[in-house]
Amino acid sequence: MPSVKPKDVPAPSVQNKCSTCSLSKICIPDHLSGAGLEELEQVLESSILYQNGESIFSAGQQFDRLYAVKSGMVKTVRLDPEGKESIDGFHLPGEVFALDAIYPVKYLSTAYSIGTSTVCSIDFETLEHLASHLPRLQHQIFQLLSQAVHKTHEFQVELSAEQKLAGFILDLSRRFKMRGYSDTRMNLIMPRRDIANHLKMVPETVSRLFKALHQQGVISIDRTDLAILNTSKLTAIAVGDYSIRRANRNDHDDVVKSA
Amino acid sequence: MPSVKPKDVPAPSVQNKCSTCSLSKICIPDHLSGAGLEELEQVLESSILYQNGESIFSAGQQFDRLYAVKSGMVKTVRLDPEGKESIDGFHLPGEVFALDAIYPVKYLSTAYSIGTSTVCSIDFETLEHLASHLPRLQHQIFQLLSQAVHKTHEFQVELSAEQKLAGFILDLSRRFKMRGYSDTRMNLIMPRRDIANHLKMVPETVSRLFKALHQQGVISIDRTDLAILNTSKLTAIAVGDYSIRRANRNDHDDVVKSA
DNA sequence: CGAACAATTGAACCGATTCAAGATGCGTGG
DNA sequence: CCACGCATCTTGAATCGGTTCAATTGTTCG
Repeated sequence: MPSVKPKDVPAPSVQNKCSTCSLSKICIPDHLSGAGLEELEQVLESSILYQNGESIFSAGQQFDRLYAVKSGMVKTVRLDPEGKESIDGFHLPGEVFALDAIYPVKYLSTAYSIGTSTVCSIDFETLEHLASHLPRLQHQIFQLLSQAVHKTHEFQVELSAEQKLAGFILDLSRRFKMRGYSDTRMNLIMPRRDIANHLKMVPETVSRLFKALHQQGVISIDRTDLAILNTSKLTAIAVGDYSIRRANRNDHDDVVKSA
Repeated sequence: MPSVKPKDVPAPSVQNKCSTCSLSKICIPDHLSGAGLEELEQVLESSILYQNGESIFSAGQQFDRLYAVKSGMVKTVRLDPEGKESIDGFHLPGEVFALDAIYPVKYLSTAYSIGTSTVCSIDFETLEHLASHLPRLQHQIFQLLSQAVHKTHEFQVELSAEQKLAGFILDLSRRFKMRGYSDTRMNLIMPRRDIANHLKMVPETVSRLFKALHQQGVISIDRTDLAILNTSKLTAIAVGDYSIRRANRNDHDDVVKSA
C-alpha cells in the first residue's frame, strides 16, 4: 500500500471523521477534489466504541457496511464445518475488515472487540455508487481487495509451529510499524488461546515456543508484554533458515550447523 | 513472455470469442446493452493454445491482463521463501486466474498449462476503464474479487491428510459440475507430485490415501481415471465425521467406536 | 483468602514425513 | 514385439513434531 502523500494531510474539517484509518485512505484518494470528498465524508460513519467481547457484526447477517479499526483490536471469528471457532484475523488500528462479505452479501465471520476498541464504517452500496464515477476510488478498492486475496494466499504454505509463531510476531510488528507504533515492543492483549487458535495450534505449544524464543534471546516476553530483541534471527526462524529446536539439541555438542 | 499477439490471432467474429468462460460472464452482465457489449468484445482476447508445461505468464512480470481457462487445465505456481515451488491452484475451464496480481501490479505466480490448454484474457486497465462507467460490471468485479478472498480464507483450517484429499476431490467434482462436466468421473491429468504439493503433503501419503479410499469403496482410481462411488461418505471424511484409518483399525476388533 | 480460570510444564501418543526399496508404466530403439 | 531405461508411483519401517492428557503454578477478582 503506497501511502503516497506528497502534500501533508491537513484538511481540518475532514480530520475528526476517520482520518487515521484505511477507510479514509480508500475514500480520499490523492486526487479527489472537494465535491466528491464531501459526499464521502457524509457517508463515513464516525467512531463507535465497543467493550471487550462485544460483537460488531455477526456471521450470517446481511452485509451492508465495510469496517475499519480506529483504536484497540478486533478479531474476526468463523465457525468451521465441525462447529469449532476459528480466528481468521486480528485487526489493528487503521485496518479494514469484512472484505470477504461482499460476494455472498452476508458476513462470514463474527467480529469481536478485544479490550475496548473504536471502529468506523461505511455503507458499501454508497461506496460502490461513488466509485462508479470516481475512477481512482474504484481503483483503490480493487487494490484493497486484490491485496486481501494475496494476503490469504500466502498463509497457505505449511510451516512448522515455530515458523508460524515467528511469522506471526513479525507480521504484527510490521503492521504496528505501518501505523506509526513501535515495531519492537508491543502489547499482546489477546489471550494465548486466541493466538494458538489463529495459528492452528494448541496453547501448550505457543507457551513452549515463547519460552524457547525467550531463552534464545530472540524475544523477551512477560505476560502480554512482548519485545523483539533480535529481528534478524526471528526472521531467519520465520523463513526456516534457523531452528530453535536444532539449536537446543546442538547445545550438547558445541557444533552449530550453518545452513 | 505470454505469446499474446492480438494480430496473429484470426478472431473471425465476435461470437466465438470467449462465450464459455467467466471473463465473458464478468464482462457481459445480464443488463449490458449493445454499445458496452461491443466495446468489451473488442478487448476480450480470444483463445490461445498452450502445450504441456508452457508458461502463460511468469512470477515477477508486470501485471497487465486477467486470464481465464477455456479448455484443459492450468496450474499457478509460486516460490515460497525457501525457494521451493508451491502450487496454489489448479484452474479448470471457465475459471479466472491472476486476480492476486492486481494490487502489486505484477504476477505473483507462474501459470503453466497442464497438458494442452486454451486460454483467453483481457487487458485490466481497459476493463477498469469500462467498469468505471458500467456500474454492473464494476459490481461483478467486486464480487469476483471478494469471492477469491473468501475462497482462500476457507483453506486456512488445518485438516488431516485424508480430509484434505477428500476435500480436494469434492472441490474438483463441484467445479467440474458447475461447468457442465460429470461430477462423478474425472480425469486427474496432473501428476501425484502436483496434487501432493498443492495439498502440502508428500506423494507417498497421496498414494496411500487413494488406495485406502479405493479399498473402502469410496472412490475408484486407476492411474488418472477417478470415479466417486460414495459421495456422502467422501463428504463425511472431508468434514471429519468419518475416518478411514479408524475404520481400518476397527476391522480387527469388530467394535465400532461411536464418537 | 480462596475459587475459577489462564498459562505452564512434563510424559505418552499419533499422524505424517523421511528414508529406502520395490513395482509399474511408458517411450525408444533393437 | 520385446527389451531396456527412466520416471512415476507404490509400499514398508523408522523417526519426528505437535497434540493429548494430566498435573502444577500463576493470576485475577469477588
